[in-house]
Amino acid sequence: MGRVRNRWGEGERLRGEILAGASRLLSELGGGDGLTIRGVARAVGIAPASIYQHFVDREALLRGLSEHEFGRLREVMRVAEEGAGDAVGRLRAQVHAYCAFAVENPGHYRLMVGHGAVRSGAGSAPVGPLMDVVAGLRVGFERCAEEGRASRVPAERAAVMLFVGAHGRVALLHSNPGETRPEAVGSFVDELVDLLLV
Amino acid sequence: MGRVRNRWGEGERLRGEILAGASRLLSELGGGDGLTIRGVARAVGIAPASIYQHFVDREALLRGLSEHEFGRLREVMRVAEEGAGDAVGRLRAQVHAYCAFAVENPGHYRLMVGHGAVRSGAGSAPVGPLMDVVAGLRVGFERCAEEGRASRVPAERAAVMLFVGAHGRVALLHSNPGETRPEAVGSFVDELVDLLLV
DNA sequence: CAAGTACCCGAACGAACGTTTGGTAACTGT
DNA sequence: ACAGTTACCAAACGTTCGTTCGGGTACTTG
Repeated sequence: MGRVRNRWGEGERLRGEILAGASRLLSELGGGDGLTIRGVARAVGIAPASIYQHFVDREALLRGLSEHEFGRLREVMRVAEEGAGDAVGRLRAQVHAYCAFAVENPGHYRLMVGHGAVRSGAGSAPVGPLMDVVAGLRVGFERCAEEGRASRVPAERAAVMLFVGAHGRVALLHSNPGETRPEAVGSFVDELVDLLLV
Repeated sequence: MGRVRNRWGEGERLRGEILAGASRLLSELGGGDGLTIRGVARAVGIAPASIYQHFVDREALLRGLSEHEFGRLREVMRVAEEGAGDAVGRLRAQVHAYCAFAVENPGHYRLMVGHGAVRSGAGSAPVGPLMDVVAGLRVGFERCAEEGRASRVPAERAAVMLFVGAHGRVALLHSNPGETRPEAVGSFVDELVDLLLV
């Protein structure tokens, strides 16, 4: 092993390398199911046992990885939205960024949606990272309404429909690679936005 | 084992029992990933080796099971459609039957959509069992148009949108059980139909 | 320089898996 | 009765997995 050992306060650095290695593996594998402790250890170049210094078990690694990637997704969507012009453009930018992330990172996406992305919150209302995405879309629809382009259904429902549509389209592409060109996802969500806005 | 051996011409009977056992297992497991040769053998009450008389390997078993279940889905959708009245009712009945099947059979559904349900056909047009479902929905929209309730987008696109929406909603319910009540799927697709029809 | 400690690993355990091999028992046609 | 065929299985092989245990190595501190 050409690996250099971390210094005293830098034990946390291996944690980052483990997450990065797992992330790399996730790009090659289809999803979290194929992600093994031993595989991650091989990818990072460490012993399987070393992973247990930073994650108590496989589930904890998957949870940590999911949270890590949700951070990336939020950032990508935020940047995309800021770069757009009017309200409709910002809404489109949000959902396009979401789809692009999902299309380019099938393994990450599958892990994220399948791993506690939506929990049952207070009053049985769903909460979680994915619901934050829906909330962002709802704000987008509300801004559109203020600029004169109302949605055919209440903003909340429009946001859910757009999100569910995007998720469904992406999921179909992932489970049937080669079914269509990835760009078809973008035009699908564009159609959906057109349908939702009056 | 109290298992009685099949008679001469009845070797094919075990094939059916294997598929039935695998189907039962699929209801308990989340999807095809957890379906093992040994597990199926245990469920049916036979030796693992006996499965290889009817399926050359694990992949073949999964393929056979997927085809078997697509037959069931088609039948359920056909019956539901026949029992409905006007064109809109028949369209709704189709998609409701689809969702009900998916909600009640999470394991089967995941296996079906993830296992060659859409293949690249001639001219890069997607074909496969799932596309048959879309075709059925398109006919439904066309019938609605003939009865005076046209869709806001061409029937082909409306069918795709409805299908993708239903798939997305079901997939979300499956990856996050307890997120909402299963009945929410039905009302979601109803909303979607209302949005699509003028 | 000695003690302490943060960091990491080699080796092993037990369990599960897909698949192959070499059968045995039951039944049928002659 | 006997050969041939069908239907099924016990046992094993080799692999991979998650996880644990008992250290060892190199750095910091006193």
